[in-house]
Amino acid sequence: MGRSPCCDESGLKKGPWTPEEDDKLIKHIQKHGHGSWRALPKLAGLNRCGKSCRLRWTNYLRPDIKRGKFSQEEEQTILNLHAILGNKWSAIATHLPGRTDNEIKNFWNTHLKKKLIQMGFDPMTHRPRTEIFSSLPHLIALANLKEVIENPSWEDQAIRFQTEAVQMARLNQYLQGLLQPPSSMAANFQNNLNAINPNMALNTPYLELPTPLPSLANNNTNFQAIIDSIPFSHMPDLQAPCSLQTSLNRDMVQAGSHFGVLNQGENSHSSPWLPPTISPSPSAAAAAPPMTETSNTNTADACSPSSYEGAPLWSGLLDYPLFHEIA
DNA sequence: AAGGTCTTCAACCGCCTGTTA
DNA sequence: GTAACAGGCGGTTGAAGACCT
Repeated sequence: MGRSPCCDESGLKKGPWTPEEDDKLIKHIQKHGHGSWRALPKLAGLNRCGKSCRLRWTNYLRPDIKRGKFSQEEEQTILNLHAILGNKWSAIATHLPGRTDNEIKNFWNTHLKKKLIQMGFDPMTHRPRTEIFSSLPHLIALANLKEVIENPSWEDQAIRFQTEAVQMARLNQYLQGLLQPPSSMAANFQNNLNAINPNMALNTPYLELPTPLPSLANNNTNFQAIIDSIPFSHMPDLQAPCSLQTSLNRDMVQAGSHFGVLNQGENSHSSPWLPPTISPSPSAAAAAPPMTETSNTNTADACSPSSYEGAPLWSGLLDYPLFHEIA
């Protein structure tokens, strides 16, 4: 129990590995295997602790390690698995051949987490961070208050402040609308999914909007610019039934029609909206394990509205072959 | 060109779990 | 049941390079 004493030993080298050390470690493992990591450094002639050797080997020197940029497919896989598994990097790594848990963890922390935050999603829950939007007017108000205090012509500032507060309140509502379309649209989406594949049944985590949102069509809202500014919205591989792009596109269409920006004058609920890329990708379908009665039952259970309540907005896992395995 | 800031990622730290005696 | 050990994991750090002013 407790910590392994191997790293407490003094006199052992720490820090970056030299090519000579790498060479010694590789040659030793190729010849003898790693055996006991604790005993390895002595046998290999390295002045390192066993833990350091194991880490160097598993994270860097192992011959089957895939290096270089993560593909969009890998990125999506990480997102899907993280939504289910959380920070279980080693578990996620087992589904990405050639990638180490450390690499995935770094990629998450430096890229994916930021992307999610930028999009207004909580990187831990994968759900919208609505508290940001609700606090926006407050933050703006504070910033304006500072300006008012510092500026002698405070009457002008007060007028400007009032105008901007109204604008921010509208923006706040608008953003809420993007993330929380009326449940009737989600229901339509659900029905479309059911028609294609009942096993894909899910219950999206959207909340019911209390009242219809006011139109911003007269405020020169550049809707396409907003879409373009959202990370991932351009990604071609995010084309799963419940993928983020689908969710975002649906939100955009819904919010657009809701605000009179798109489908102006139409009853947005009159024709069911169908995402353009609703079918599972052929590769995912081909890779999916055959549905046995047991797995089918399990999958259906896992996707039933009651058990899927509160699922991450991504929900892209439904098209991911391994989802069946996990579920 | 120089200094400051930001980003990336290899490596470390400390805790946890499984195994063995 | 307990202690010691070994391996594994996730969080964090810090050096180095990239980028910005």
